[in-house]
Order: sequence, then structure tokens, then C-alpha cells
Amino acid sequence: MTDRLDAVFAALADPTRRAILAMLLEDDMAVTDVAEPFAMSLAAISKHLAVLSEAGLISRERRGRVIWCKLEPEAMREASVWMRAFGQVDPLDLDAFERFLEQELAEGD
Amino acid sequence: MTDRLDAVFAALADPTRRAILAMLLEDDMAVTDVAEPFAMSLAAISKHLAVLSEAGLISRERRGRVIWCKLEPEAMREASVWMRAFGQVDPLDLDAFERFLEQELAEGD
DNA sequence: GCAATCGTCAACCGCGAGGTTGAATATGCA
DNA sequence: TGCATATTCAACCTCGCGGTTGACGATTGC
Repeated sequence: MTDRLDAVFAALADPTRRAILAMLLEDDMAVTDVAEPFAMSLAAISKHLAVLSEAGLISRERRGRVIWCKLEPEAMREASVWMRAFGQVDPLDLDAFERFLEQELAEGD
Repeated sequence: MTDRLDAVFAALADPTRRAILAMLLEDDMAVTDVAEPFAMSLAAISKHLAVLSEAGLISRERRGRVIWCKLEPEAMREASVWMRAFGQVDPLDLDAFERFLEQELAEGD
């Protein structure tokens, strides 16, 4: 259980990986398309996707030549519950959050 | 903003640091007392506390010879809000969470 | 003033994370 | 069959993390 929290928090600690998750929030994507906005090699993105996958945050499914990446938001639940024990989370402000996500995307490289 | 998320998630990725936070959830503690249950040097704990402090998750205040560590739960808010965008967080199950925390404490070394 | 206590600093070590490049693998298409 | 496309693998490099130990600085109490 501790291991799983380790993996999830460690995966979320990298801004590239958070940006990838935000992209996948909108739609499933092929690896090549995930990599496109980033200023790094495809192999590097492939490794990031492996980290996310091992943390359970995404799944990958091959369809023909293409591997489709899909968000698995359930994996965040345990970590989110853990954090909420600290109790001071204000009610969700959706507008603030959307600005947030956009900035994540913009800064994602 | 990205930097702050980096720092918070990275700080939370270490089980020793999560155990420290859980201890501080109950009460403020001196550095020496924080270190006591762990099988590592005081210097190592001191570094962990510095990481938590730089992430804003705790504050440290010197009173005499003793430095008191205090949880700053507000720092988790940004990260928690980020996670909640992924939407699948079930309603908080407090019993499950308490079992969770106890296990964190038990496994903390 | 001096010794003891509390905590950090500095130097070091080993290891894994995050990146690169180039070759290998899997699949689709002509 | 053979070439192009999609993705991973393998080897390598660098850097920072998490730990150690020993010296140092701050504070208290005798």
C-alpha cells in the first residue's frame, strides 16, 4: 500500500508526466501524439508513459501499429484520500482549476 | 506553480516523510522526537524535515534549544485540488483512512 | 565558564531518475 | 516480400536523492 503511494506521488512529481495526464484527461492518445508537444525524444516520453503505467495512472492498449494511452483516474484515489486526511482542502474551485490545467499544459515542456 | 506541485508531490513520494506528516497530524514535535521511531540518523531526519519545510508542508520554530515542527496542511491544498480534477475520488471513508494512517506509522521506518 | 543537549552543515557514497542515441521489434501497406 | 511507421530496448551519461559519519553552532543549566 505504501509502495503504491510511493509510485503515484513519485509519478506526479514530474511536470512532464502531469502535463501528459492533463492531455489524457481530454482524450485517449497515441504515444507519438503524446510526445508531439514536448521538446524531448520519443524514447523519453515512452519512459514517462511506462512510469505512469506502472503507477496505475494510465493504461496502454495496442491497436494495430498504434498504442493508445488512456487515463486511469481511479489510481489517484488512494493518494487523494491520503491527502484529504490533512483536512484543509477547500471546496473545489473549478475556474481556478481550469486556469491551473491550462498553465500545466503550457509549461509542460 | 508547477515548481510548488513538484515540491509537494516529491516530498510526499517518500514513505518516511509521509510517516512524519502523519505523526505531526497528532501533535507538534521536536526534531529529536520526530527522529526517535526511525532507524536512521538524526541528520537524515533533519534533511527530510528540510524537504517538507521547503515544500511548505511543515514549519519549524526554535524555542530554546528545541526546534518544534508543525504541520502546515494548507500546502497540500493546491496538489489536492489538482488531483481532484481527475474526478474519481470516492466520498471519504474515514475508517479506511484511519487504518491507512496506522499502517503508514507502522511501516514508517 | 564549561559540559551536555539539540540540531544542522559538509563531505562523501551508491544508486536510480531522467535524458540521449542507435538498434531492434511489431505492424500495416503496396 | 519489402519498406515505412510506431514504439520499445539497450547502453550510456549526468545529476540529485537518501543515507552515512564527523565536526560545528546554538542554547541551557550547573
